[in-house]
Amino acid sequence: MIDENLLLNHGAKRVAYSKGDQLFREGESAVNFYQVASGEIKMNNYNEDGKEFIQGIFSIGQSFGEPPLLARVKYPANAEAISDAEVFQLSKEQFLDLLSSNPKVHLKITETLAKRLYYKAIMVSEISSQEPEHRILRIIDYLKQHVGKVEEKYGYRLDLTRQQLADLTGLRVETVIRATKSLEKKGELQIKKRKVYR
Amino acid sequence: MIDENLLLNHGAKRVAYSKGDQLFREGESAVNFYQVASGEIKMNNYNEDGKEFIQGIFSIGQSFGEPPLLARVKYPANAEAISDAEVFQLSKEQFLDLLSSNPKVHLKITETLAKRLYYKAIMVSEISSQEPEHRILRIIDYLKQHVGKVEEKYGYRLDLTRQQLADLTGLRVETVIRATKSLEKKGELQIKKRKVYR
DNA sequence: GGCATCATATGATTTGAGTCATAAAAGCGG
DNA sequence: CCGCTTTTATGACTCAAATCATATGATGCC
Repeated sequence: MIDENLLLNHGAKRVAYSKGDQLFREGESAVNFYQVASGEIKMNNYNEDGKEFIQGIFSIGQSFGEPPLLARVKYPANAEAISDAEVFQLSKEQFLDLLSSNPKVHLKITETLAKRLYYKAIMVSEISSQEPEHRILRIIDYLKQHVGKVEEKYGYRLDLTRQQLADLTGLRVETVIRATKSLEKKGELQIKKRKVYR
Repeated sequence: MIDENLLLNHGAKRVAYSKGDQLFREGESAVNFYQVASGEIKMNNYNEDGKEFIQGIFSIGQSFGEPPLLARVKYPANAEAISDAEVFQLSKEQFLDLLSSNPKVHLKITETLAKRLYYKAIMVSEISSQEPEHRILRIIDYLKQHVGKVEEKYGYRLDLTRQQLADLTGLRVETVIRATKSLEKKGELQIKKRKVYR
């Protein structure tokens, strides 16, 4: 998370989106740096037959969309607001300027990328080999670091539909429903009022 | 790729490994930065029942193992020499010092991480979508950027066994054999003398 | 409150990658 | 050149997740 004032001093704009709005699309050139000011943004892909895969969900303070900016490639996924949301937006030039003028920020960004890479590495090996239950537990652990909220009674709470969980793991809804039920029975997961706890 | 002399000036050691040697193991703390001087290094995981998953293969000029250094987490995978190999090795302190004293190198590292993240994002969505043929073509495209060699006649050449391809995609050997045969029939791949061309 | 929409649930069936077994071919060392 | 190991190849069978169908349960809203 980069300090709000620092961003604004470097010319950041605060932009508002409504639920469902797209910020950018897969295949487009990267022109902006984004940091979430409020709400939640997801990045996703759709495969040939329309099935969605959610790359990640970003909430307040988290930045996204830097890799294509730095790697000089097209966006590998779409970005869409999953609630009404506001983001700080910097142009590529402003962003690169910020990096070079502020080594601390640069290091922070590098660390963020490193952390994301670390989790993707874990994800990719889990997804490639494991059974549905492992995949689900893994993605939940991953999300806990990011979008989870702590709740007194049940621990971490995730507001995710089974469909979203399916899209995050590459499984089908029915499979996720059956797997989460099984995990609940085993006591590895708790479900209350459509919320998932762990 | 960071300039060899720059690395040596910052105290890098040149270390030799024999085929099969392990450089570090999953779960260990990250203490070094590595850049391949010669040969090839792979990073891999083994799941509960011993099945291997190859995270990546790194050859001359490529660095690896930075994410845990920067994200302050344990290694998510093992590193093993798949041929006799030499690496430049910097301690964590030397590496961080190099980053802060040399913004250009820092930016280069950031770009490398961004690039790897970009490919992992693509990989993870492809892998989750299941079809073996897609997974194979994707990993081949990915490797072309890295370990592929251009050959006059047939384009890019990859020296990979079907088993390695299986470990890179999370599939089984038999599945890879059948899928590559099918791809060859469709003309999307060429196989000559156990080498894969695209 | 009643209707429409979205989410969860569950059974029946299909399908394709995994598994197992076995064989042939290619590469390799002495 | 000859065994030995590794890699590729193939057929038969299994099984679990995808698919299909359909129902029930929440939630929101006019």
